[in-house]
Amino acid sequence: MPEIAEVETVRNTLKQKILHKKIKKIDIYYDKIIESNVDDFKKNLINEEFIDIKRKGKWLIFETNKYYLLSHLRMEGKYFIKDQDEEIAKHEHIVFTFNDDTTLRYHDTRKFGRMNLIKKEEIDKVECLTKQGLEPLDKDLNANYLLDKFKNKKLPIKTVLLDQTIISGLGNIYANEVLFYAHVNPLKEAQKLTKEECELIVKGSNEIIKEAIKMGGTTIKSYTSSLGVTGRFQQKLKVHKKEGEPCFRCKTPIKNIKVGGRSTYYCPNCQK
DNA sequence: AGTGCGACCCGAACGC
DNA sequence: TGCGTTCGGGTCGCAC
Repeated sequence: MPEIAEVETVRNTLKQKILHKKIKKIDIYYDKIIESNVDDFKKNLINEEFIDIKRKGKWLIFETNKYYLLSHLRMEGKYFIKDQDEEIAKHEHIVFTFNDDTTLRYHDTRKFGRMNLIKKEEIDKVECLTKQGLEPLDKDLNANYLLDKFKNKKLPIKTVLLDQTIISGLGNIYANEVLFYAHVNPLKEAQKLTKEECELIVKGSNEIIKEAIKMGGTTIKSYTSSLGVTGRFQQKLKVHKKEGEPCFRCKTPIKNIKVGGRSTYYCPNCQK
């Protein structure tokens, strides 16, 4: 489940592997990953090269001279670098072949990921990017920003933290961890959070994401011919998937409930 | 407008 | 052992 830290790690890793190589072929084995026109996708990217990889929230942005290729990994999307002659593995849906006979392969067991090819001049009009809120590490993310965004929101804070238009890049795991850090009950109405709680949410998301990016950076699995990226921040988790285990702080058993249909873990004693 | 929920997927975990 | 069923996870789109 790639969240912002893993997307950042993928970005950094791929940048060292695929920039400035001419794309000579694109094979697409599952069309629905690509939201824009599939024929145009191939036609427009062939003979181009990726000149940079950027990121906004959980979106990866591959830059060419004329286009941006937007890629969202959703839950299980991964990229691998392999030689051209290696067999296509199960769940490899999109394969870019470069002129040096290496390939960039998009692998996604659940087929939930999405790609979108847009002309560069359209970048300011693409809603999936323009609607993103501030990132956890953005210095403009502060308690007043959150108080304003939480105003009139009757939804549980846990649900609101997953809203990418408020904080961009927090997923289910981090939302659980941030609320534990901030001592906030996941069911509390967002509009009822105090300034102090918002400050803790800012501090918590900042520290947790920073740590996760650091972990992501140390857990890249490299192979001679392929490269996958997985995060190991699970070692640092305090509540996520810890149902029944004693709370890190007070030893009370961690609870698991559904909030807005999403599994939510918290300490009933620390997060009243 | 804000909110709630099913759909999209498929492997793992579970029940029998 | 081998079936069938349930669940999860991010985001979108539709219904209310």
